[in-house]
Amino acid sequence: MINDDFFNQVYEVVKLIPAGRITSYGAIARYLGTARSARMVGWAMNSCHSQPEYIPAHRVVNRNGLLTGKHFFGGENVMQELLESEGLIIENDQILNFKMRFWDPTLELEFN
DNA sequence: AACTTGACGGTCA
DNA sequence: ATGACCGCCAAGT
Repeated sequence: MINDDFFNQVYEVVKLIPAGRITSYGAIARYLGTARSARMVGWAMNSCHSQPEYIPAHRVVNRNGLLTGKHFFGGENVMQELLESEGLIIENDQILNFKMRFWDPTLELEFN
């Protein structure tokens, strides 16, 4: 496990998200500890562009399955196209079958 | 130093 | 089901 910064931990989890799956900011926050709120995860993602590694931030959406951060991808539908290219279906900025495609780190990683 | 904002989430009306 | 409010913690102004 990489235990440098909270930001780095967030990035690690995000990078572990399999293609075609998505998770929520709150799920990541909970996995790292409820002490840090979901807002911090969002704030961490805000700095993901400064990371040397590629962070699949498009696989992280809010708990509603809404592509809230699409505006941060340079385009209006870039995030959607990225997700759709991975097999997901987005309609009206919302991921269909979100619950089914949801990838919870606390469940998938659990004790890894 | 104080106030506002934000890629959120849960609860209450 | 929709909308408003509050809690969360950090950064920018």
